[in-house]
Amino acid sequence: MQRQQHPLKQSFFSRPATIVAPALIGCSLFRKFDDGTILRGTIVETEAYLQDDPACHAYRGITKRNQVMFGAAGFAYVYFIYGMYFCFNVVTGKEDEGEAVLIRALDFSDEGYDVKVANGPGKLCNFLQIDKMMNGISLFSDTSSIALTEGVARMRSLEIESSPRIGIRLGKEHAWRWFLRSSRAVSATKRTC
DNA sequence: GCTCGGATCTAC
DNA sequence: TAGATCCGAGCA
Repeated sequence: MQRQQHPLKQSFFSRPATIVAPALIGCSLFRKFDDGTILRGTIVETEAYLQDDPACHAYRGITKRNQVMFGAAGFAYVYFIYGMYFCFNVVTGKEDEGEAVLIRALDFSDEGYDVKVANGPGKLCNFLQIDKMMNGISLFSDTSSIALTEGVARMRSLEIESSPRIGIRLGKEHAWRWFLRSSRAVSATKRTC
């Protein structure tokens, strides 16, 4: 039986996104569904988005959609894209600064699922039933339907690789995507530069 | 108001 | 490589 761990503290998230994103690789994500079912997955791929960054939703300042990004760290920023998919982000940094970390892929193979169930931002939201209703929820509380904890095994920094982010037009010069080299759950598209 | 295009994914 | 298919943002 696996012992339930304490969630990551809010102070973990109140650091720059470029620090939090690689630090989240190897951490666990717990999802508690309405029927009480709990799933645990390992974060294997993240991307950092800073306010001073044309690829970031917060680049043009605060709007109704992105206002969660400007709030306190450790809350979920969920948005809808391409008419069909949701993306799940964790707000990072100081309050009033619009930045976040996009969770791109999770590995649920420890729970017996195929690695392909959550190997992409849209797919993981579909698998975990994350939608707009989850926008703004806390991720550092025991009672949340989603919580993040330290990983079961601490990752060696050697196993973490970085690359430019995926699916953006501007800001490609930054290698602000991090992923676990050994994981088969890393999103399939464009693994390298 | 209306238009444009996107931090995606799947199948053709 | 296109198509599905919505909504925020920007501009008029």
